[in-house]
Amino acid sequence: MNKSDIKLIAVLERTGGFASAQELHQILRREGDGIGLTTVYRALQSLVDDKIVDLLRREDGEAIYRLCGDTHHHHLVCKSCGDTVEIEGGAIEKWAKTMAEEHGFRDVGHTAEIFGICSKC
Amino acid sequence: MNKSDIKLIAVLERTGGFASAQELHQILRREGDGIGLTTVYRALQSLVDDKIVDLLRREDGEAIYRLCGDTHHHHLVCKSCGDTVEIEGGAIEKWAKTMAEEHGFRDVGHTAEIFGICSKC
DNA sequence: TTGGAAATGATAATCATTTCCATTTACTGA
DNA sequence: TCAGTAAATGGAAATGATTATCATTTCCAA
Repeated sequence: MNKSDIKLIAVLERTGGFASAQELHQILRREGDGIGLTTVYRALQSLVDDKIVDLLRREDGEAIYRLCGDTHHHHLVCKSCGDTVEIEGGAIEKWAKTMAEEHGFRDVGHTAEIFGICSKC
Repeated sequence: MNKSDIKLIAVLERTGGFASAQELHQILRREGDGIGLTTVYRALQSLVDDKIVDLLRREDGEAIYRLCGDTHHHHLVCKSCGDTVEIEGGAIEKWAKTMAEEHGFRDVGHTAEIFGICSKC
């Protein structure tokens, strides 16, 4: 955890929602921070590794980042406005575990996302 | 629906309906078809528009395509050797549907992958 | 202070995807 | 059948996000 990591966490907290690496870089630049794009990518990568931020994908495949609490959860994402709801996935945890055992896999993790159109859109 | 569209459907059927545009292009080329990359992208785009194929995303953001109407399934992927097992996800379907309804989302889809180390590795 | 490791950022490279445009192919009506 | 037109095609260049490279700077312990 170094200075850049902290700057990015601060911006993510301030903006609340999602942002891409490019956007985060622009925001910092606009605020007078001379941080380089490379450093932004590196910091985000390390924050993802440390499970401090979540990495999702926009519909066009661009990576977007978001601070997340430490409880394991999944996302319900609106395809139209990008609005996101964190949801519990107890059923998924069990399913993943069962399936993995059934096929002799160990050391398992999983990803699961639901996407649709939210009530506002 | 033109010739290219049909070629791509054929390849997707043959490969089990899960490949990126680049892979599909390579497969066709390898088989002696001189189809251009541009045409592959165009055909896939039109198949997606016509809801004949689904567009998903790999973890790195690359677009992957699969035939709709295939029985919907998920993947259990070995992180070490890349081996993949197709699995049923009845529990997931229900979970996704329930969660979406609960939050007023409509027109929902979902992705779910399990990854771990297989018994051989 | 100083030597080395970690961090930084500009630049160039990479890779999927799109755009452009000239050429070919398919299709129409006479 | 045939000219004329629209659609399809594919190579090359453009685009845009992300990653690799590498020289320089900052940190920090001895």
